[in-house]
Amino acid sequence: MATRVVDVLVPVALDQAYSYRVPAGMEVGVGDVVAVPLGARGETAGVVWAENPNPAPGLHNRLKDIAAKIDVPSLRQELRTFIDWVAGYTLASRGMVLRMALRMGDNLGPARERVGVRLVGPPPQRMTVARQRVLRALEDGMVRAKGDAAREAGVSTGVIDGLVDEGTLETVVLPPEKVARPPDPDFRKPDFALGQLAAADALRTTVDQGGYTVSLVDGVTGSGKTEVYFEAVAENIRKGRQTLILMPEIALTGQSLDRFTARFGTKPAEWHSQLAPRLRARTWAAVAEGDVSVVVGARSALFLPYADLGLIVVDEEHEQAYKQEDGARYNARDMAVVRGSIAKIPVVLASATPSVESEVNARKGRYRRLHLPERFGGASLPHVEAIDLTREGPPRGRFIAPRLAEAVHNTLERGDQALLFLNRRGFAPLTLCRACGFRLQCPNCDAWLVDHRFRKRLICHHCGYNMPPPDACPNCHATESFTAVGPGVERLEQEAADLFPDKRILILSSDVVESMERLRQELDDVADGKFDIIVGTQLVAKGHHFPKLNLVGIVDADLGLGNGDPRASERTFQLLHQVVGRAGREDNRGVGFLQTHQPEHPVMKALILGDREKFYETEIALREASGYPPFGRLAGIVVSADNKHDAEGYAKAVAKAAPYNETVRVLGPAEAPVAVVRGRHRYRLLIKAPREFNLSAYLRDWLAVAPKTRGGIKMDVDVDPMSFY
DNA sequence: AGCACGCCGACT
DNA sequence: GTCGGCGTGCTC
Repeated sequence: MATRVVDVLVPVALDQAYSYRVPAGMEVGVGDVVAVPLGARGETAGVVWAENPNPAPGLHNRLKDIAAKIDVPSLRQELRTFIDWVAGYTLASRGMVLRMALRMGDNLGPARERVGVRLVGPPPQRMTVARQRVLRALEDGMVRAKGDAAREAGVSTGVIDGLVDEGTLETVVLPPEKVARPPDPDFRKPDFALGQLAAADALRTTVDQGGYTVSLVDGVTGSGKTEVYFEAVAENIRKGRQTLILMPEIALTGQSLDRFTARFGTKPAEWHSQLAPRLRARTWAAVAEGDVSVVVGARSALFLPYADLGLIVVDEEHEQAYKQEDGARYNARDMAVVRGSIAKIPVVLASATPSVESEVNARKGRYRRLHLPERFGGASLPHVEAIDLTREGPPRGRFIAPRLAEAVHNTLERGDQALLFLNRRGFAPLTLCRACGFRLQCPNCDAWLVDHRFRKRLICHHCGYNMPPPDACPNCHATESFTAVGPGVERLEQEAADLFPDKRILILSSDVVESMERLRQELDDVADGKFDIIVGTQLVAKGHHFPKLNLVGIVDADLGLGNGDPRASERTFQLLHQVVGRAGREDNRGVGFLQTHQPEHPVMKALILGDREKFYETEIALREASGYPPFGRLAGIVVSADNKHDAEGYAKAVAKAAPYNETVRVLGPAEAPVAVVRGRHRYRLLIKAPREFNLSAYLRDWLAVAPKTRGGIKMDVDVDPMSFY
């Protein structure tokens, strides 16, 4: 009888599944996780991808046996199809996409036993104070985990071990700790206003009926978006199916988990990059076993092996953070829709400022829009005014215009809080020598060094290079000649302190944050009114609710516009809308100021008039006219090498190999906007194609005939790029 | 992605 | 004379 052969996909950078013999007596099927020998690395966990009834003849003498079947639930058809689809679309190898689904660390397999202790025997021969405390803590005779017992008694686990040896305590094997308790869909039902009720009902029905649909829950900050989509989650819990709630990574540190707990009575399972390896493994297994009902996670949670996924929610769907830029490049929001379609389940996208893509899909009826018009509790969006920096700007070297300073003053007088927003970390983006004009630059990148006075370093934001501020100019050796050009939040804080010397000011920026706990504490302090002025980067844009905050000043509204990025307007609008929306959520006193050089810009006009629709109309018309997404498709190719000549030469050779197609335009190669990063010279190609065009297939054909990379040349392909630097 | 194999500079 | 740098190529 011929040996059975199966194709096994391994989580390495390979697009092909490799064939292995199934040893006699081993029972494996498609989707099973198996250990297979792979080259020099030895046994590797892979997944049986297909039966292979007639393996290529030349392969026969190379075929190896599957080493073992690994005892975890097999990957379901739905996930395997999804992995193939993502690889095909993004041009990442299937192995690397599989790797994301197998990201459970090395702790694959059953959870380690937990040891519990219980008081059983007589007191120990030698009694000590510590032992006394343990006996007292355990006198009820109940079983406690060893660590818990030590903590309750205020002793180290060594004392517990000693008492076990004495026979005073007995060890008990505890069942593995649950990753998450089952949430209660009816724990605390919300009070909905009329507009919310309709949307909540619609979502409940959608989930109840099941099947693939996409709903766009569209409502401004404070309109109760979260509570509304929680009703979809509740319905899915009632059906006994699993839910994935995707969030941008940073949002997972905010109040969102607390809101889940308030609604469902227990914390959800979490999935993000910070998860401890052990917990990561346990969560992976629990998700696969169906022991977890709801996962709240960052984009990588999309690749978990759900036992029975019934609903995907993508919160803040417009967030750029959903685009993974390193390794496999994918947009988790788009791939969530794909997984929903493959799994035949509802997908819910939520945003106050939907992406132009989703907005167009809703307008064309491809997505169902559920609009939440009112702010919860009737509060309206703040009044927004422009401060025209060409006419009423601040004095030289200052960044807060007189009118904004006055408004801040009045707000503080009333006992309210003010937020000064500047999306730029550090003290100043550029430091130059007054004597000779020399600019402090990163030695590895085509970028200036950013002055971070708080950390007393000059830092490159591209590669992380940093150095102490030099005593003298490296060029002309002048001393005391450096001058800071332009503002960062640290400089803004200094100016605020000068203007309001007796006020309590908090600076919130990712590089000033000491720890997540500290950040949470500071955000709570702001909410409690312990600060008057908050100076912050986009860290303050999300999550937290500050009741006393009634004024938001955008110090440089133009930052991020006009850098040749086709999504610059959209992103600026979304960010500023979100930040301005932080003002006056409790009562109607909120006001926002936009310091801008271009008050007539469509983004500014839309914010000032509070006319979101107007913004989308203008932006959609622009995209349509220029064939940009979602009316056309884009891909980017970045070629990099350790010298400019190689990068340029190879990029030109790649461009030359592009298959002819009259509907496709290949732009470039051109030197990338940031021409050197980490010492690597970069050239970019941009590919534009019609909306219905199969861009992935075109790129695959192209790369197959393009010259092979060699000698330190790297090529990165990015389908649907979000960043263009 | 790893890991080994292979060919050119500073050390016992 | 070797140890070791990382460029290139392979993994059923």
